[in-house]
Amino acid sequence: MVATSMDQLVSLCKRRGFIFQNSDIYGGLQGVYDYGPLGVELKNNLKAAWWRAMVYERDDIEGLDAAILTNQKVLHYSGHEDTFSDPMTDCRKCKGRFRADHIKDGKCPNCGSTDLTEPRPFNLMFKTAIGPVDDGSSFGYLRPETAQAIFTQFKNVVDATSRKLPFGIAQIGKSFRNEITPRNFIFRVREFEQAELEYFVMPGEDEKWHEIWKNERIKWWEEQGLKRENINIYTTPKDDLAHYAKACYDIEYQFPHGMEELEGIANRTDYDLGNHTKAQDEMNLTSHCHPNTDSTQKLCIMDDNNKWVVPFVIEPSMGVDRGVLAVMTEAYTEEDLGGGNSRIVLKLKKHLAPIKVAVIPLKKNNEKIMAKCHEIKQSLLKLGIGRVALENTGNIGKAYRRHDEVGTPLCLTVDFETIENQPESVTIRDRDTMEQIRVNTADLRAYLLDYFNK
RNA sequence: GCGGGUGUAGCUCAAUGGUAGAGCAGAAGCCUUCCAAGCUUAUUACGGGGGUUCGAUUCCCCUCACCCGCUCCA
Repeated sequence: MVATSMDQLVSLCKRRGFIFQNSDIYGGLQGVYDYGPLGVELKNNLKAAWWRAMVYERDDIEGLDAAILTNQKVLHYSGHEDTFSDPMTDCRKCKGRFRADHIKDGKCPNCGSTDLTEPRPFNLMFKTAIGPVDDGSSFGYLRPETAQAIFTQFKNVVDATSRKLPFGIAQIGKSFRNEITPRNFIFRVREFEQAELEYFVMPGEDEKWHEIWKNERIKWWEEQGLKRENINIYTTPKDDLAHYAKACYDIEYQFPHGMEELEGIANRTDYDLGNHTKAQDEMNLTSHCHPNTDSTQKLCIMDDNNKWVVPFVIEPSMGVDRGVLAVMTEAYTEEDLGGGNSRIVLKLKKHLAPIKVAVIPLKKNNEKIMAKCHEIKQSLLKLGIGRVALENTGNIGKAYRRHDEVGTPLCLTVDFETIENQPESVTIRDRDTMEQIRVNTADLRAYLLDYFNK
């Protein structure tokens, strides 16, 4: 049984230290969450898996870590200042809310009433004063997506790396959107993390690469543990596309609250580089771009025929927090063990598990066993597999259940045989099967390295 | 932001216009204990602010957060 309610997950997340509400002791802050000791491990592991797949296991993608604070001009020329603030109008009769530009003839699209409020702007970008004087004359934005810095740094990256098309730039980082209604735990929040790839291709090859990346990304999500039957590919209708996109696939996942977007894979064409480049007239742009009088760089690259070209871009963009929610949803399992016993198991893929190994004493008031536990744990800390915990709850069954619940793949137990018999050995219990094997402590490090690197 | 609902220990849930109670979890301890055993001990709560009242966790107002709808697209 997969997690059916968001409440189960929220409860587990708080109880075991995955995710807390931000500013909790002061009543919280709407749409903002903090990752606790186990949550930070899980999220880091997910990001590392993405970076590995994008940057380390390919030879056509460079990394970038750009700033969050962004020059107003970037978001001006990107089109966000115009399109990321939607004037909204309320209908006093049916209580509906609509984008002001969707209202025709001053009538409510829902009930036809003319009793409407004045349009109010809802700017989705956070503005902040920069410099010592807050008089409104000097401000920047917190970036609403990580993508823009990839476009504005495009030429610098090309010059520094001598890249040819096709190639990509990958980035993981925080983005901020002043959402009207944050909702559904960490699904829609105001501060969130994105992992975005901008993959630059020759114009004309964009549709081919759009398909390739769609399939790559589905494969990757399956490697993170999501079952294909819980994933849906949604093709955005033309009239519903974001301002920058020519076509878009959404990878949707069956979250507790419904089938919703986990990652968007957009064909952004030459819209972004075209908007940010200088000398737009020379660029043969296919997109309808805003005239740019401020940019200082030509954002183009030399093709095989020594001609300058503005590449098209394919953008797989995932919500990291949504990814955490998805893998937890998928992993959450309640198992009936018979005899009125049940357990909660977080069946995370081992590379995502926050704690890799728990070292457990069969009996915690036995000095020899405890000393051996500490010794073994200490010897594993620098193995490079991740977190190794000493669990001395005192009851072996409880210790196993605790670690089932947070997804620890292996529990390593020191028992009386360990301290009395030679060669010295411990038991290793598998989270999913609950089966145990006995391993000599001399072979332990090799065994674990092999297990976690497989 | 609008409409509706909710807010009591870490979690689940009680009771009450007059000093808040349980189960589970967590902490310390006992026990040769491999899948939530038992016992002992200590600890922990009325989201925040203002009112009405002799007295408010309970009634009223404001605020904050969460849940459901409108909206949102990482």
